[in-house]
Amino acid sequence: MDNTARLSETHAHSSCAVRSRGDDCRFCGVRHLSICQALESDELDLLEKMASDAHFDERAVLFREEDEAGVVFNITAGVVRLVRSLPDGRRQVTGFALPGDFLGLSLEKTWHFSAEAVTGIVACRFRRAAFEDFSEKKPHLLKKMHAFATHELGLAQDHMVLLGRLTAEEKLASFLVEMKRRWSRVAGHEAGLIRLPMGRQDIADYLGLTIETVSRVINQMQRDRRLVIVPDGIRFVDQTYFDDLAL
Amino acid sequence: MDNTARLSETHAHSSCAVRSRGDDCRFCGVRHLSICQALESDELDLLEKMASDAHFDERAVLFREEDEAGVVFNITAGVVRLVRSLPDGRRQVTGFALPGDFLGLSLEKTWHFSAEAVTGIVACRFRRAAFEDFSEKKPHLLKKMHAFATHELGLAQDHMVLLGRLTAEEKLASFLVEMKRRWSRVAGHEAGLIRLPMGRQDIADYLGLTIETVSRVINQMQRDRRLVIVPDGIRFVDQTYFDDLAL
DNA sequence: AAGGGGCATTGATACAAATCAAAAGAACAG
DNA sequence: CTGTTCTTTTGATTTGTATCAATGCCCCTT
Repeated sequence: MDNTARLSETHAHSSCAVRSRGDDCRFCGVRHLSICQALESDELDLLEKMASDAHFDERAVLFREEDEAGVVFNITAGVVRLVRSLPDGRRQVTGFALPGDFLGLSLEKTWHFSAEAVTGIVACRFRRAAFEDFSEKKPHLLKKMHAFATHELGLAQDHMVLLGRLTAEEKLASFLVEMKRRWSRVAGHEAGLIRLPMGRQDIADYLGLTIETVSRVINQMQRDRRLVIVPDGIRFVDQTYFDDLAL
Repeated sequence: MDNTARLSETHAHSSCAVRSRGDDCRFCGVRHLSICQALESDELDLLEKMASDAHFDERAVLFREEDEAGVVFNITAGVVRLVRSLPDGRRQVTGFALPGDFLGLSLEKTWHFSAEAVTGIVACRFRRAAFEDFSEKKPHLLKKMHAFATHELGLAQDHMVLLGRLTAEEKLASFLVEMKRRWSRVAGHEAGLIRLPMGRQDIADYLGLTIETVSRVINQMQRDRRLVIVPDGIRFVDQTYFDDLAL
């Protein structure tokens, strides 16, 4: 049984103020993926003293658009969807946060998007003000955060091209290639399997499509022997087809 | 005659290595809009010594996607379009840079988008390495750059919602409201006039539409007495209509 | 095993925006 | 002023994707 599935069975303890971290930053599975890679061993010790574990159940809301950002998160397990909503209910999923991803890079006082657990989540949680103070004393951490924010800006631009200029088929291919690339960096992933823990509606809202179109395109790809649909995801059969279509 | 029109008559001197700045940072018209707002008077003097003026003609290319980012720019006059292109010629305009906007916030070694002059441009130019060194010695400048990058990330997310979930009419309304808001911060703008120095194709590529749809929607808005088309831009007649439609 | 609720899939039809095509306007050079 | 070119506008038609409407399929609970 994989890690995320196991975690989704746990219960949320997000209101628990007591530190109860079983792990040590130095052995953290996502350290090499996260902003913590900027820190030396002694700095990690300091950071660890500021951290608390946060667990969220599937469908739990980590925070809402316009909420005050009292804390920031480093996701260690599970998948989070980042959502901007319109008053009439239309949604745009602006991204999926995977293990190693940081929520709160901007250090701004309010969130500008919502974050909802797609699977059970484990995250390293910090009080925003404390994290901000820490980052001001460690310029290389601030620089790393800036590099991460900047990298996200590049991804956001990629996504604009996808939303504005790609066909439904190209959008799906790009999404699947992106997910394959991102999972390949996560420890414990099964090579070849592209996990899709999010539902079809989330994928549709990420790609600016409807759920029906997502379903039709994926199933057509399966009929065309480009991929096979498996429990919890898909597998590429014709990698070249996807590489040629993707952004 | 407005400033930008005058500037578009000048010739590019971007290869000129000699500093020839007629102005003083302390009297810079875009200082309060730009990252320079983070700096004290003595720091501005230092920065000014690093700066050179860059002029670009209409249609000039400031830099291309994948080019090495040897320099960074602070736009002081004119409008620049930021473009990502697909191999088959499809384009997505990811943004328009107006006076006060900074190109190169990321401090990365290569550009990830092209920048093309929509009008004649005047910019403050810095060698990237020198600017980066300076920012490392002035943590409040780095923090300000991070705040600007973070703000752009928010705008990018807004744009994703626009591209993924708005109708053509809503896209145009959002674009026009955005332009009105942004021009209102630029010194010397005429209140009420929404300048649109970019062509219809640029607007289409910014909104994920075709030039025909942009033309049709704007002209329909004029027929419906929502706006009037004037030389070099438009004017709102029914502000409420736009506020209700815009993101 | 049976019932129920949430997703996902599939089919039929509608429609918003793209595409194709041409005319009308601006901008510019000689 | 006059021809040339480029951009914008307008019209006719097509089309990709959305919408509307069932149906199927898990997974969960009892």
